[in-house]
Amino acid sequence: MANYEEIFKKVVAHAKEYGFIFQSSELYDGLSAVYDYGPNGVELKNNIRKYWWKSMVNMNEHIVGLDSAIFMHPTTWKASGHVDAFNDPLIDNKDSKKRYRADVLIEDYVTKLENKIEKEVKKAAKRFGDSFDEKQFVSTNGRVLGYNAKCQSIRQRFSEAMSQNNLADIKELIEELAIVCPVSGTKNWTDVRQFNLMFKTQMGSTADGATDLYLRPETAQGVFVNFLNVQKTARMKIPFGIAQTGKAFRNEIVARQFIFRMREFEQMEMQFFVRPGEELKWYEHWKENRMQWHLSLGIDKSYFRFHDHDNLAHYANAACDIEFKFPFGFKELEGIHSRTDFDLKSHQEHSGRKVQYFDPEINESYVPYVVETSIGLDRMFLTILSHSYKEEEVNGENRLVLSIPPQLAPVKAAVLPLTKKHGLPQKAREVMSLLQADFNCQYEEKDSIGKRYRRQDAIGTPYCITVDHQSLEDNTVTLRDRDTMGQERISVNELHSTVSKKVSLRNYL
RNA sequence: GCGAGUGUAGCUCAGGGGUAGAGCAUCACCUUGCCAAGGUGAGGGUCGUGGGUUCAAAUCCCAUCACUCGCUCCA
Repeated sequence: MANYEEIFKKVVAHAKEYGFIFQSSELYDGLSAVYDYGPNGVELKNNIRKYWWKSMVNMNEHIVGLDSAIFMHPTTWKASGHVDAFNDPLIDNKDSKKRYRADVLIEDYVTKLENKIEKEVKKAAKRFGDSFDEKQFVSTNGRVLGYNAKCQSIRQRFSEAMSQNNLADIKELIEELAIVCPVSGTKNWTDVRQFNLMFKTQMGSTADGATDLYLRPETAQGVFVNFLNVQKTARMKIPFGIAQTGKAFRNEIVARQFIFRMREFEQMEMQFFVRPGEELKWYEHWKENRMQWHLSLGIDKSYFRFHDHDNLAHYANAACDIEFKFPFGFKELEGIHSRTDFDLKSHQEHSGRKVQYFDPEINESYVPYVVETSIGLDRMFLTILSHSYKEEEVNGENRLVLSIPPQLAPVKAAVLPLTKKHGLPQKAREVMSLLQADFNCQYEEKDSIGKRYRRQDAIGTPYCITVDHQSLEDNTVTLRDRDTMGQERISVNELHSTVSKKVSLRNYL
């Protein structure tokens, strides 16, 4: 196959052409980095979610589910660190096209000044030897005094500007200090802009009575604030987990690569609560467990790898990604984080209520530690879609097939009368009615049989069931396999159980 | 967000100041009947959007939106 970029483009085009994914609001020229799922897309997406949920919740008696609201009390996001940690003032250099955090540029500048002070002090210390008194020197030396005062005034001005949200003054400061871009060496700066990754909205219809709310940037916090509710009502004992799927929203500066990075996306997260000190054991357990889940979908393990985080986020003491080899390279698909007791403890502090678990085994109350698994449903969708897209040559013709794992395929079986005549459609409808309550089926009688097979291949339908003249005589049909294109003739009576063997989720759990 | 490129029918594209074309796809009918593209006919576009220049703009200019690539950010 050609280069990966070409293939990715084809996958994107294919997704639209066959009703998997449309750009949001396309009628109005589209909305950046927001996408809609079409008829086949929603089936596939639902199937992936269901597969995750069943294997995570239903097959695991120590994990229960939750569906918390997108809106949460604003303090939630103070407690989680989202409000403070993601409010960086950014500035671009127009020549190098590099982007910097304005606070970092200024801090670097101040640090340089401080280095100068240190140098002066060291030099003086060498010169005066034992008689050198640093305090005395610093308070009397004009140069050092000047540097010191400057550092202080810069810092003060910066923090004042930040607290007043005065971005123009921060730019002015950068210009006054004549800070240059480390790459281009120029002072050709854009304005300073604030990027907050959370979407803001208001609750309450009158302007003065409205409360500012955020759309949740992750589903996890809904689990944390419900920890005690769930633990008590479901009578869970540590270690146990709470799983949740749902939409999350991030105001990405640049969101691209199709559905890989969207502003509105869906997460499938599980928070596992453990005894303090046991978190790393469980972290390893879930690393392994999640990788196995991915491999259970039949994708070769060379497409996956772990990526351990070196720079840990503010809440974690161990973290890694499971990366998948997308057409545009290895990229994060799922994260496994040991979040310590950061979240529960923080909610305990901000709410003023105890968020603790009494462990009867050790007769102790404690704030549990958390190991989180967090996967993007849309990314999983893209994993399946891009990996299953295949161009094959059959009898000198191109065949486009989506080899989607059968249990995830949007359409499980297509029922096709060989011709539109001689009562074949009637018989086909009969066959259809035997299956459609349990499997998503399609009925098609238009176009030649070969063309219909190819159409089903293109949306990844595992089975095509063809009703021909013999069907009327002996109640048999042919069952065509998507991957081998081989056919076998089977009795209509066996159809349901045969199809079920291959496409039912239960056979893969 | 910055820079470059792109935007004409569902898709792939041609046209290049005088008021829109092809192939494929779609729909109807006929024909064939187990691995796509046989026949006949039909529908579908104010050429991304808004403004300007002009007697006249899809075509030239400006703005804007979206997409692609590079940079940047990413819990």
